[in-house]
Amino acid sequence: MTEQRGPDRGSTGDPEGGGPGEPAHGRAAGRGADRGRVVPEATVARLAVYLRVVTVLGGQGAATVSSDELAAAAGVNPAKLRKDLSFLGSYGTRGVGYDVHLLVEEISRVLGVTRHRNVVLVGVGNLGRALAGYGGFASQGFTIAALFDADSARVGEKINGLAVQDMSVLAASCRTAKVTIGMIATPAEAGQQVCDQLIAAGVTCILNFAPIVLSVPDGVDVRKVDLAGELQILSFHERRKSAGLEEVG
Amino acid sequence: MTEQRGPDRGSTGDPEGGGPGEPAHGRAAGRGADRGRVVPEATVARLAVYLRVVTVLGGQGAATVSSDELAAAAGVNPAKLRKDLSFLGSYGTRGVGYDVHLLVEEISRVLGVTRHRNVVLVGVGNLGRALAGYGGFASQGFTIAALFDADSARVGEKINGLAVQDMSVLAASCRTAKVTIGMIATPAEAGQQVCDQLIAAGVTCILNFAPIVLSVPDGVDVRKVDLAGELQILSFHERRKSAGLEEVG
DNA sequence: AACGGCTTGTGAAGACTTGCACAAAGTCGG
DNA sequence: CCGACTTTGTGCAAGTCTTCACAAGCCGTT
Ligand SMILES: NC(=O)c1ccc[n+]([C@@H]2O[C@H](COP(=O)([O-])OP(=O)(O)OC[C@H]3O[C@@H](n4cnc5c(N)ncnc54)[C@H](O)[C@@H]3O)[C@@H](O)[C@H]2O)c1
Ligand SMILES: NC(=O)c1ccc[n+]([C@@H]2O[C@H](COP(=O)([O-])OP(=O)(O)OC[C@H]3O[C@@H](n4cnc5c(N)ncnc54)[C@H](O)[C@@H]3O)[C@@H](O)[C@H]2O)c1
Repeated sequence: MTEQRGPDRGSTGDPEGGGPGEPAHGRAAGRGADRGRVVPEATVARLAVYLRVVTVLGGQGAATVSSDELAAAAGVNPAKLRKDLSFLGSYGTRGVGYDVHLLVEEISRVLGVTRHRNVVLVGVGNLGRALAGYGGFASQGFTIAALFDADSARVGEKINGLAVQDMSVLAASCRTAKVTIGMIATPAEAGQQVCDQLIAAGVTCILNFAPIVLSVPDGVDVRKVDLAGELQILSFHERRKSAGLEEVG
Repeated sequence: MTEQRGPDRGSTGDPEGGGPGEPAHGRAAGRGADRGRVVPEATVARLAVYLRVVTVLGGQGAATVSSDELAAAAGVNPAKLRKDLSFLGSYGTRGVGYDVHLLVEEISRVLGVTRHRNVVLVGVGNLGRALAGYGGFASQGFTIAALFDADSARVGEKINGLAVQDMSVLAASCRTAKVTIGMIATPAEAGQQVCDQLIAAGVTCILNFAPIVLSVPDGVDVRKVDLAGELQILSFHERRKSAGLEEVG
């Protein structure tokens, strides 16, 4: 009932069954929308990468890309890429490749980023400031609609043209702006409480930077960004690499 | 040859074979070190979470934890947690649980964080400043040993008591401090070049914040933190949740 | 109109993960 | 010292994901 998605991927046992073994052809109208197709979680995570890569290729003037080219650019196996894209429907042309523009459109559609989404950020400290000032969100279809902090000394301060607001208006603000995604950049101690407040305000997706495991009701998605955890994973691999030196015998 | 590890988990086809199907009992001396045991990638990612959770529990005075308690706190299935911990060896006591202190020690050992590791950070901009000022790394066994930036206006500036250095001394600095982990917080355009410089300086593990796929030689591990990507994944789930409303028929 | 070359889409096999269920093993009260 | 109770460690089955290999399909050329 909690199972955070993060660096690993977890699997909360989605109600949907069916897997790759499904009689995939014969369903899902050949070239139309992906009606009823289940996109695996692992694929969703890669779609974000493909979207960025294919957008760049499009910007460089490419009209089509082959799965080999795209896979190389995204750093994945070509077969995996093709299978991933096949979940969106059949948008490639055999012998030619994928139409770059169409691909951008279709991936965006599946990811649900065809229209901008509003996001709120709670906790405007060290990290929160960096996030608030980051232009990379807007270019990917996300607008930070509001900033919140519990520190009254910070309320009212403008960051990147956006005023920091008091926590008391969080719920009203989220509902007005139809915000469904919240980012938590408060200290760990405040994380769970802020999370609860966000959910009470109607937020159903949370990106958590605090190093804690949030507990949320069903229907709310949480992804966590755990930087120290990332370093520990790297540390593990580092240790393994150098392990050979001492354990030769 | 590239395959970044990030939100998803990828699998670069590690040379190691063997899997869970291995005759796990009968090997790995019952209670001693985990000699020769292969720790699955998915488990490694969770070990970082367990380490944090169990550390907190220890700080609260708990002497032992059961797999159920620990699993609940970490947000995973108890059986999964036990299997994960079994890769470190047999450090639990049946009928009692795990010794908190011992567990911290063993997980730290496997993750290779028993002694502090030095890390360098390249790119002291918006995000880099936040990272440089973050105290959470040190408490997890990582010390930011040096900061680098290409902007001469920033070289010399002190952040959190550490001076920003010029890129020209990166290699020397890394070798002197025996740094094997590097963090990249430069704009996307500079990412690959900086990555190459880090590798040339002897770095073998990279944590990348730039929204690009780095290409690195074998033997170098990359993990990426893609915030816009995380939001897109959340967006996908959000879209799915609200899809029922329009597709009822 | 048929052909050769190239690339997609996907069945099938294999690899990896998860989670159940339970025997093994240890504790605690009597 | 024993028996009841608790909790670990893990065999096993069921998923989920990855990768290979190749038929099917599209294009341009002859
Ligand atoms: N700074 C980094 O680079 C970094 C890296 C990784 C993780 N993190 C994590 O991100 C979080 C924020 O880090 P930071 O360095 O920005 O910390 P910070 O202390 O600089 O900022 C925290 C902000 O949250 C606000 N806050 C505290 N309680 C609140 C509440 N109940 N409601 C709303 N706002 C509240 C504070 O007023 C402050 O402005 C921490 O959990 C930290 O562990 C930070
Ligand atoms: N700010 C955020 O919250 C945020 C969030 C997600 C991702 N990112 C990514 O992190 C990276 C950094 O973001 P930022 O907002 O800090 O950008 P920034 O422009 O504020 O900082 C970039 C820094 O890198 C330095 N730099 C440029 N080229 C360099 C080179 N070749 N060698 C060394 N240093 C160089 C610049 O001088 C600057 O100080 C970007 O790739 C961005 O997409 C940032």
